[in-house]
Amino acid sequence: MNGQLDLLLLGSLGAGEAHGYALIARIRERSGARLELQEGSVYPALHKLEAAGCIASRWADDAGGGRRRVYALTAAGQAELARRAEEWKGFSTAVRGVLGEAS
Amino acid sequence: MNGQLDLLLLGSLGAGEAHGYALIARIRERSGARLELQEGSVYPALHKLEAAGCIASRWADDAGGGRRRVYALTAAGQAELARRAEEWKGFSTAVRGVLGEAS
DNA sequence: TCCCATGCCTAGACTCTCTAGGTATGGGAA
DNA sequence: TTCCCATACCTAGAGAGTCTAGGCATGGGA
Repeated sequence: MNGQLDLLLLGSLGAGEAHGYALIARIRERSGARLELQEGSVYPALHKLEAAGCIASRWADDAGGGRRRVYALTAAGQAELARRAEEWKGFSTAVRGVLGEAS
Repeated sequence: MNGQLDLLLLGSLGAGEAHGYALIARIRERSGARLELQEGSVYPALHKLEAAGCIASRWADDAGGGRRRVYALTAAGQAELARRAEEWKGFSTAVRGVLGEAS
């Protein structure tokens, strides 16, 4: 996902806590079905973000007897989200500049 | 450069032919100094784009006795540029959507 | 009974970019 | 005069990041 996977996950969690599978659906919906993340990309990324202290998880029971791992942004994660969102804004502005405003 | 290196090079060449070293400067300027490409990234990418038929090169003599390899967009390259620019637009729109319009 | 959706996970492969080096010329500084 | 820097090109190897392809488990519908 072009190096913006962390930003997408953090930004998605900014709208409220969620478990991995739900995050994939949330990103699909909010992107207008343009971003279709794979589980094999999302779960390792979530583990990495948790190890970095950006998100925290707790286990929750599913109605059907299954288990879910629900993630939420930490304070550090909120700061990281703001930082990355700013970085993204700068980058996309720069790309528009190189492409000649037309975008 | 987050998977957009080809787009940046093609878009840059859209403004007129140039050699590698000049492309780096052009991208730096047009991005407001936000994008600082490395030679080690640019030259292999140019070779790849040429092998793919997106750009064509010719050797030119420098005033100082040096040699320059000047690249120009081919017709296929122009089409590829349009395709990738569209793709980029869709992607950045999608990211904005996930981040919640605020961007 | 079997398959599919939900839900989590990992190993390995793959792609892309960067680091760090190499070559060569000419001009300005020490 | 010597050395360094800017220009200009190049490559091998490492590293980061993501995807492919698999595995495991549950419950409901065909």
